Amino acid sequence: MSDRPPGQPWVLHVDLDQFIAAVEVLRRPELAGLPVVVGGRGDPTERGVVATASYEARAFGVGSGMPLRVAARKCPDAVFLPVDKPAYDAASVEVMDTLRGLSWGGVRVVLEVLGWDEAFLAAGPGPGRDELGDPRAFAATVRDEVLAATRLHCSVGIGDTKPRAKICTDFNKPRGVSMLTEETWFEVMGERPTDALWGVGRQTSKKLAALGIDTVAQLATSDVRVLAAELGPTMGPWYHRLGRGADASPVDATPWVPRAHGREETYQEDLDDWGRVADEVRALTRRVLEDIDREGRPAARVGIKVRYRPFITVSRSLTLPEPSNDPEVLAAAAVSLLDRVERDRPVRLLGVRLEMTEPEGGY
DNA sequence: TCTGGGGTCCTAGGACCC
DNA sequence: TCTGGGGTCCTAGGACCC
Repeated sequence: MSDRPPGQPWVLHVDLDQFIAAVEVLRRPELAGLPVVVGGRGDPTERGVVATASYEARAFGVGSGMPLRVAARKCPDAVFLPVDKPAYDAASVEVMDTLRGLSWGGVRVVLEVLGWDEAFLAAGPGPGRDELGDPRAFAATVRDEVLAATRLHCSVGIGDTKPRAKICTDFNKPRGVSMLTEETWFEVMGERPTDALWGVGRQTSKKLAALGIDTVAQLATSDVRVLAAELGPTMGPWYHRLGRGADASPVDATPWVPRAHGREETYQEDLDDWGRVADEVRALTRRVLEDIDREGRPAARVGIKVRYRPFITVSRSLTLPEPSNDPEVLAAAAVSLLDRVERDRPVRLLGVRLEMTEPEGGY
């Protein structure tokens, strides 16, 4: 298998700098230069976590995923704001439209959106390395165009594969351009811990360490059969390739088709009334149904998630006898799953998930 | 630290069938 | 009776990402 995407000499990874906080500062210029923390409902005494912190807040040790209460302790003077999804959706569309409109080597770029604030970008089919010139020059153009169109700053990673481009974006944040290729991979990444890789988290790095694999270079030179046996037939070989930064998958502009939608809620106070729990599950189901109705496909499977105090999470799911978008059928199915969980502890979170039928023609 | 909410994909075991 | 061998579907849970 090839190490690089065929026909795409360069892969760029574009990542907006502190995106959510930046969007908030744009519409509230008086917040510029202040520590800003966006998360939950914006009340740091509530249950919730930090979605994004501005660089000023990060200087106090506040980071994504941190409980809001902890963030408030570390940075009591920060401005706390609620998450405003529609605002970020709109800003994201502006950014992605700007990127999609760019040309490189005389042809329109290919854009693969990864989330609100990230995308891979490659030259469209045709031009080779020579026609594309120095990718750093194009990366600077990307940065300038995004700033001009949206007033948002971004960083760009340049690689010859997606993982290489993705990893190096962080090397020069904010407002930076970095490059990482097959030639420089081991020099830059070889001695780093395995969890520096995109796709290797804490659990996997722990499993790898138990196999005597601590660094990226050790992962790259490990025995792929051992990885397959210990980590699975698909994941094992994939981690092995990741150790080299290899990935032949091309940047792909095919629009994303969602497989499922879900809604979940952490309650400010734990629930111990199971009549109330059933009511909440019904309400969540109605909200998810609105989401999948927008997709125009019925639900084929229904799942619930229950998180008990202190933090024990279970899930239950079932396949419907036939796909449905009937609110009564789906609510009854979701509530029926509650019969399969213990009722002996208070509940801090409930979630409902609807998996849709495959679209005609597949994904 | 006392741990959100939205997702995706993989794995493993059991059921069931031929 | 020390005991097939696949294949596929269903389910629960794990891991990861933004």
